Amino acid sequence: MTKTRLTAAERSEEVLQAAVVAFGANGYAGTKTDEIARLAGVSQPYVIRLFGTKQQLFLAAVHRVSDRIEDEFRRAAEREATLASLGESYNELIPERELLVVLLHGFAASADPAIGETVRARFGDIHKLAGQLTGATPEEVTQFMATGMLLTVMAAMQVTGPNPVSCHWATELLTSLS
Amino acid sequence: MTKTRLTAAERSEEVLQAAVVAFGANGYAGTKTDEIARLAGVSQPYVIRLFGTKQQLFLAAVHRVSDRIEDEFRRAAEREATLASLGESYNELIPERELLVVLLHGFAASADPAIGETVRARFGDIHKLAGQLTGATPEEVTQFMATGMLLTVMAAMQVTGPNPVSCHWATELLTSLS
DNA sequence: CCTTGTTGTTATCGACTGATAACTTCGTCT
DNA sequence: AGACGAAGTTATCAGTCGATAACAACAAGG
Repeated sequence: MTKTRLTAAERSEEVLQAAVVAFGANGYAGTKTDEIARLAGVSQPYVIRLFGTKQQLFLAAVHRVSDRIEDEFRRAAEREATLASLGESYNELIPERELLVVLLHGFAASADPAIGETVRARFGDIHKLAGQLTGATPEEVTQFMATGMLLTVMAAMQVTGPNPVSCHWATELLTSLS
Repeated sequence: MTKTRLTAAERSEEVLQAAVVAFGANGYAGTKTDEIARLAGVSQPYVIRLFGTKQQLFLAAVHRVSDRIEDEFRRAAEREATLASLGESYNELIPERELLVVLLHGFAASADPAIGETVRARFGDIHKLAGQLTGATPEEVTQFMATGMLLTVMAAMQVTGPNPVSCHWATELLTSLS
């Protein structure tokens, strides 16, 4: 239990982590700021004061997971600069289901102009980065992104990650990917 | 303008079509039943009475688009029983952006048990159907589903379909798919 | 023509939810 | 010590939103 006071920056970090979990579970519109507050162990109004608005907090969560994915890709490329290597690193991200699913929720919430603009930009960044790090052909990178989207959708449906819902087609898909 | 009275079944059909559009634009939690009502030209309480609950209406929308996709696949397979043929039919579905995006919103809303169960079942059906219609290998079908998810996510981000947001990476992805 | 069942509406509730304001508590520096 | 700034809370509002209930209008059969 965190009893001590933290600086605004430190507390914002805790709130942001809670936001990633909560938004990952229930999406932008489906998540209440109060849920995030309880997860972070602070009051709901304080969450708002730290981030200004629910939307800005969501955008911060999108940036956080995008950064995280890009970092993981860079790390993987240092070991071996191939799409297969990046793919492995993506697989290792799956256990933290909420992480990837936050991005999916961002895609889904693209009707909101600010969110749409942000997720289009970050998706483009990731796509570009995958190409730059590996030097793969556009076709290969596209295939890579497609597989990533399939895995992300499966994570959202809870057939991968921790406590997966057992599903006959899911195991078939996963085996044919490896 | 529909002035005449319709049977409950006919009106339900109109409401359901409106629901597909509205849910496709803003997702489950993000769509208000009143929006759907206005789109369908009826009052909000009537929408509720026709479908019982917002959730049931959403589930009906998910079933509707899944049926539509499966029909399109079957029709495509009658012409030519290959994944490429099904892929073309999927591409023809993209102009009706909301159609595919409703499914994505269903995946995203899988935290709701009823919705999760439904979309897992329908996704599994589509996957199985693609395999049965074409006789392709599991690996090929998986690749096909992955590409479908990429296209669906791009539709959600509004870089495909009508009035696409112009986006450098989107054109690159699309050209490398064809 | 009038009764009856179905279609559809208006009125309204009750719970929720993001955001604001005002207040309080803690740490730190002099 | 005490005062000042930053951290965090409680109280509360104003607007929403799904759902219920009660009523109204229309069509068809007798």
